[in-house]
Amino acid sequence: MIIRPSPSISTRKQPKQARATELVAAILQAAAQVLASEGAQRFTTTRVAEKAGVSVGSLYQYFPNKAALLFRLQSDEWRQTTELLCGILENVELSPLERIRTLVHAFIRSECEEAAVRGALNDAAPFYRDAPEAQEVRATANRTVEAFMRETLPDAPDSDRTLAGELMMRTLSAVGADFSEKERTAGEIEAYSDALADMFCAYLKSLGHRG
Amino acid sequence: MIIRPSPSISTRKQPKQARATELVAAILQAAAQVLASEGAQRFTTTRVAEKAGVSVGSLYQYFPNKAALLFRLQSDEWRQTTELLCGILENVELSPLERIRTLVHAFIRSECEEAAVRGALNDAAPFYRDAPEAQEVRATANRTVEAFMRETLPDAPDSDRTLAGELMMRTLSAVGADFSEKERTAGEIEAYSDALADMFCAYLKSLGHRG
DNA sequence: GAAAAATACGAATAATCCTTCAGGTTTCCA
DNA sequence: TGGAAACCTGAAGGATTATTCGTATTTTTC
Repeated sequence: MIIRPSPSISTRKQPKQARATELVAAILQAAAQVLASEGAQRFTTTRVAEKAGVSVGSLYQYFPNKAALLFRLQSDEWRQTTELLCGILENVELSPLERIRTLVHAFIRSECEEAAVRGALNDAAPFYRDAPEAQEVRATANRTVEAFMRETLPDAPDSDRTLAGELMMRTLSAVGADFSEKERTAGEIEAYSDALADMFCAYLKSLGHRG
Repeated sequence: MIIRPSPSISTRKQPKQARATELVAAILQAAAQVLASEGAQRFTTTRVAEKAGVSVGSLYQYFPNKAALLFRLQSDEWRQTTELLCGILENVELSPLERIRTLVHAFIRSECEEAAVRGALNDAAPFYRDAPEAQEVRATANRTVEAFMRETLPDAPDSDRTLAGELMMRTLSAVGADFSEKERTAGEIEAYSDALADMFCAYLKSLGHRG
């Protein structure tokens, strides 16, 4: 039951035939389904394989262990979310404060839409946490946020900007995860996103943004 | 391994002899230690009993299952934190904004001090989550926050106030948990708390507080 | 001080679960 | 077409764990 720290969590073997690629895709899809419907507690390699219509052995041919499978799911989620957020932050057609508001709404909505998977993935965090492969995605996001903050607060000291950016990102992520734990109506989501965006905007203005 | 939803999570039997009371105390202390040193993953009734110097059977005499033990730990933490925060919010010698700042600092510091237990408790959340007994403590905190918000924003509509209060509490709790996941220096804690307090203060001012 | 009540003990039970591996099947390529 | 490489299978091994319950010990009561 205990998952020993694997040498690396990355995929053991790359699929070289079409059928293997499909198999990996089937496994990932099944894994997300199992996670969403059964929860982290009952997320089992056997169950995933069964749902994917393959044998456990096949699963272990492409994922060295359960942690790797979970990490892959989380990693994909991160990549997706990061792309979404970076796209919004870099949209020069909107003012910085408008971008922040758009970003908050988009993030919270997406978080609530996939609440089941993300919540379970969160519960399963102890399994794959500390995977060194996680840094890369975060780094990309951080660069984009830094750039945005430089544009938004050109006169503030570097350290303030970095801290503020980090604080807002952490707040967004943590509050999003917490908020989406319960089922939410569209109205609740809107109201909450607006309030959070209001908070961020007020903060940015207080830090020197003239908007 | 699966924990079926127990009829109630509350303590099965109240200790009626002095030795039993001590035993329960020893178990709770050992449980916190095991949680902090071994993590949620290796938090086991057997291990707790061993560390407490009692037998598993004795543990099960006072806690119907593992979830109850975890819930008790979480519950105690909540009560403690709630008292801390309510005390600060009700301190009329400080201005509302000063109270907010004090509160953020106190909370983040306390969160970082007990990061090991709280982090593990968080990891173990799937076990005891949705315990109906959790509502009570939250209710108390909510009332205090509402009162504070009425004092701070006397002119704002009720719905705005409630939403803002909820947002800030959720932010504090979620960001605190996330921030304390890594080891932090005193300087980092100070800087982060200040930034978070700045954000809350800017938000409150934007909502109509004249300070 | 003896019976009763309360406690304490801990080996045994009954599940799960992760992972491996020996052997069969499919695909590729020369 | 035939052999090699890639792929798939799924039963079984090896571990761990939550919880129970028959028995032993301590405390209380009368």
